[in-house]
Amino acid sequence: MTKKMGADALPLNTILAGDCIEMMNSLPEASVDLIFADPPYNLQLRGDLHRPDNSRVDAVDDAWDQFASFEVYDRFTSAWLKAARRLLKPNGAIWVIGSYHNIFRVGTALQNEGYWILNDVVWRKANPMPNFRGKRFTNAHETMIWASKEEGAKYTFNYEALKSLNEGVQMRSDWVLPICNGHERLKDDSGEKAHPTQKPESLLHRVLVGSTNPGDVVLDPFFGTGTTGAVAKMLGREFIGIERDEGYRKVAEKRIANVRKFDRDALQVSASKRAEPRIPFGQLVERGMLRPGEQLYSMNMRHKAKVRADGTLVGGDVKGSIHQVGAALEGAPSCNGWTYWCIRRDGKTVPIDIFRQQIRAEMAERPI
Amino acid sequence: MTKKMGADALPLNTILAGDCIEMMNSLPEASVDLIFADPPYNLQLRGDLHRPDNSRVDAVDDAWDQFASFEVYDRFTSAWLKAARRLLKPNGAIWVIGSYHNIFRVGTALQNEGYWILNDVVWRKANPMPNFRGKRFTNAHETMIWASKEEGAKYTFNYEALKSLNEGVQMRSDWVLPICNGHERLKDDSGEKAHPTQKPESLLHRVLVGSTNPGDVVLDPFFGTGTTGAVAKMLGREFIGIERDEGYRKVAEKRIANVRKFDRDALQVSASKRAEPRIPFGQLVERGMLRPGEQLYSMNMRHKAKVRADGTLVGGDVKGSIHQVGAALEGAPSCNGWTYWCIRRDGKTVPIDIFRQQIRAEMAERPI
DNA sequence: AACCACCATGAATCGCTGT
DNA sequence: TACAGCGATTCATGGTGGT
Repeated sequence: MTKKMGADALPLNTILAGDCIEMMNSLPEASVDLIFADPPYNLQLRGDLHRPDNSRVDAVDDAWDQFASFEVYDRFTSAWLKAARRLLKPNGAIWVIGSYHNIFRVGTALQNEGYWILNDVVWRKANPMPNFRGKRFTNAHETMIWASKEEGAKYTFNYEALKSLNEGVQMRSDWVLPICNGHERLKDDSGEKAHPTQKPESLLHRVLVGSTNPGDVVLDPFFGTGTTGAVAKMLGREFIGIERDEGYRKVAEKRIANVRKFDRDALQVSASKRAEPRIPFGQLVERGMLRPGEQLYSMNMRHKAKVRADGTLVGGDVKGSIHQVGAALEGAPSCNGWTYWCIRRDGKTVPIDIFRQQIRAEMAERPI
Repeated sequence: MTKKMGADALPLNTILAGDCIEMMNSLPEASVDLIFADPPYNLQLRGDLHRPDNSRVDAVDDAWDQFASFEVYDRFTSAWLKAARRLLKPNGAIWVIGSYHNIFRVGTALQNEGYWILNDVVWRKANPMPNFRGKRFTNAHETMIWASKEEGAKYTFNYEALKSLNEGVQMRSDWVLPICNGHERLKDDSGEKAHPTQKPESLLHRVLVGSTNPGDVVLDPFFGTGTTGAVAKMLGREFIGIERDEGYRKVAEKRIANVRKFDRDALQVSASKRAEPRIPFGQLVERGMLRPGEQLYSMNMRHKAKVRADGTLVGGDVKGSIHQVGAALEGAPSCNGWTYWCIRRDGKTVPIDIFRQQIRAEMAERPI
């Protein structure tokens, strides 16, 4: 790892050991092009959580995620954001990632410190952890805030590169990417995950391609196991990491040493598989294409069923999905409800599948 | 529109004219089940925005949407959230929708006022307006925050209904729904859109099916053209709207008058098993479905236990309920004995839960 | 080699009711 | 109000080990 330290020179491609606020304040002002920050989320978890198979969820219970109150968290957030802003060049920018536990505090602090929000970007996880108790929505996304140093500042935005990454369509504010697992997930010597919240390289790839140029200096004040540094090196950007945990630093050093610049595989990971879009029948009801209470008729006209507000059917004394009710009424092991159930429109009998085709056609015009 | 006003009675299915904070404070406390709020966005657009072909984009530039500073906006936000919280029943909940311009302030204020965030939900727009200048990401989503009145409060969550709406997979925190246009988009007399930020009915359908029950009272303090009221009426919920703009109120009145409520049985929604009547295991023994001394086998066939006359089990040297013995033998923190224990019938292995289902079916025919 | 069954796991603010 | 007992609850992915 190169270490250039001189009067006003930056410690490029180095991981600095220590508290991020102190370390940032020791660096020269207006010297960094981009900051990517993944601060503690302040999760406030209570007891243990078990999966339905009784295995225990390995939660984030590390000391670095514990704060006494919102007030303490807010002070911490404002302090590191202030130090970060001092480091940014006038046309620099910042990305911060978080979840609903902390991201509203972070966004407020960003605005209060004078940053100018450019977009919030949603990372839609292709494979999130489910909600095991069925008490809330699956927590399937995290939020990133992208902001410039101040209102009116110029900032780097590689519009065409992002468009290319997105199959020729303008990049949107929601990114579907898988979470970090498999071989990319770093393990410690005992085979356990080295860091509880390692971010996928595909995410950083899109951030750095979109908002930096080759040779730019990228700083990450919560470096962890160094995803930002690894991707920066691949893409020919300079990085500075700050991390106070020695274990994480060691893993990151080793990881980054093994990275080759311009690794083409990185481009491959960034695109998540796009499956044939699945249209839930319930969406026809939500979108008003079918009305709750409306009659459906079986293709052979032998059976009827009524649509309910939650997208299930009632036919005779059978309740369930369009497929379940069709199968039950026909005494068949399975049934494709989309082609089995029909509606009457203008005296004609039409399968409900026409609505699904309509939605798919809309989606094809403007892909996911 | 019905108007029932009395001592402590609620003005159900009415649009109240006036300032939302004053009007909320005039209503009785702890009287509302759900609040849905779409507050002004504080967009701070500088000058007009033009498409590449120079046609003007009709941005949100109404006077009510301008705020002098974040401080003023924060005061306003805290004030209406406080008034709203007073109105909520102890087990009530709130939804607030916004974009990056205001949602971070709103989320922070929610937490500061004592609400407890349950999820943030991203409305992923299927057909957003592109970013014409190519200087940022297409702003393709809005954020909703769902919160209960305080930590530990119960709240309504129709898990099974939402799962049905989503083709049998639990509902995630990212919802893909189209924006409101076409016939659903209300026009004023001159053919212009009646409201700049009319929300789609599909969005409210999912919110109300998921977090209210029929007959619940839903309040919308920024009623606009009344999407909340229209969908509440369809779904057999009661609404209260507050709107200070007379033009919006008139459009909303007319709109809601034309809405038909769905059939009562169409509003029945897939129920959770938690709502089913509780059957003591001992009843199976009393009714002779299982005989004292009969052998039960664990689902994985690794353990056996014997039924006793009082409805407890003996397995190895463990005695207790079907759940306790199952948990002890598996070394698990808990166990559902109904699905864990099986009997042999005609060479097949069947969970004892079939007996419970049988009893429940009898009870449905002849309710107690 | 190809395929399949099985298992492990991921930033999680994850009960309710009767005594 | 604290405590104990009942019993409800998961999706996508990737690795491993066997046929």
